[in-house]
Amino acid sequence: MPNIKTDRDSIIGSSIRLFKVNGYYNTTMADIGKACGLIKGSIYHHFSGKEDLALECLRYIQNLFDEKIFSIAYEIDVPPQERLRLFMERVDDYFANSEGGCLLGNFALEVSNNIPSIKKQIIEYFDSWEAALYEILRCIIGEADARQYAVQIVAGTQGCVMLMRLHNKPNLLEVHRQETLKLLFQSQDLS
Amino acid sequence: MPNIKTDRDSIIGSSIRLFKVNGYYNTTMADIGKACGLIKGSIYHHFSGKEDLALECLRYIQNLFDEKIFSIAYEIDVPPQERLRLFMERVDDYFANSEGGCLLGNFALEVSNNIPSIKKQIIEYFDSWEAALYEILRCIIGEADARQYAVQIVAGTQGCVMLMRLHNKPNLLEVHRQETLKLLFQSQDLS
DNA sequence: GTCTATACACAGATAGAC
DNA sequence: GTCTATCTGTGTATAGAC
Repeated sequence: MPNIKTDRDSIIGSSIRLFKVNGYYNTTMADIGKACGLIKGSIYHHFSGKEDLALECLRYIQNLFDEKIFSIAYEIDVPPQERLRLFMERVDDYFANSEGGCLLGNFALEVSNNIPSIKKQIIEYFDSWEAALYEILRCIIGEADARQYAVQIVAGTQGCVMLMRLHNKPNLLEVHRQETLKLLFQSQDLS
Repeated sequence: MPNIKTDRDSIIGSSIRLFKVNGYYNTTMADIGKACGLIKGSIYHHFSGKEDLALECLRYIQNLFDEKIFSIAYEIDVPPQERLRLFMERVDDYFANSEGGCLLGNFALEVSNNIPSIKKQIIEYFDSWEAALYEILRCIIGEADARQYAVQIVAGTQGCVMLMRLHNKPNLLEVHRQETLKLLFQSQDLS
């Protein structure tokens, strides 16, 4: 099913890396072209413009998370604790190997205020993330608290990714995951 | 001591707002000029360039936090629980009224990779924040865990600020604060 | 200290040959 | 589908009059 890398996909791949590391406005079409062996003008044959290209990058990552991570939350035959553990582990694995952190998080702060189409896409991504966590958490701590905890976990993850990038402490996410799991599992024992 | 607003300070004030809302690269010298009633060229009489201006903005905020918030951590005659409560309350108050979120956090993701002087300034800010929290936490949960918890609190705060800005949920930070305090105070009861 | 004017570089995007 | 060439707008920054 995963077909051979089309040129379109390789442009997206290069763009994701550059956007993550250097930001949206500080990445030029010439930079992207160079990174995938093209001249900047040629990119417009595949994408209608920079904004369109950025949107495709966001969609690419969103699909990746939907398929590989968020889907875990809905495997109802797996016990919720195991789902949560696996879910957070997969998230951490992704960001541990992601130079430049989280593209969606970066763009949320850099451009979501000025480009509505991008903001919409980013909101969708975080909503999917929170909805998936909610689906797991409601089985563990009940529907009343699940929504709030879901957002807090997402926030904690994004904050860790930010600080991991700034300092060079690659274990922040792991600490966050362990603390979160410990807290949630013991809270269940008490109920 | 706080003298009358010099022109320099009013430029910094306008710049902070624009940088927070629109980002570094997407804010032009002309934008800044317009916001404070100047033509773009005139700004160069006060600052040597855009990077210099941005650095002064960061320093301004860092001083604000040092004096108004981080200092709370070192008031050793106040019990640590009270210090922590006040500290986090002040942080939340600041971000609740801060359009565009946290300038330092925004710049951490947008430009810290490309402008070393800015990166250095941002690292200093987060280090001061973590050090202040550490100073409080070591009295509550001991030195062994205090360092890790300090970073996690900063991360959670930054993540909440990011999501508050994206969605329109202004209470995320308050939830984060309440949960953090609850967790830390009950953990002390058990020890 | 602020203005007008401008230099200079480079951004995003398009046209058309191959 | 990629290239060369170019258009057009705009960015940071500077020079010099007032």
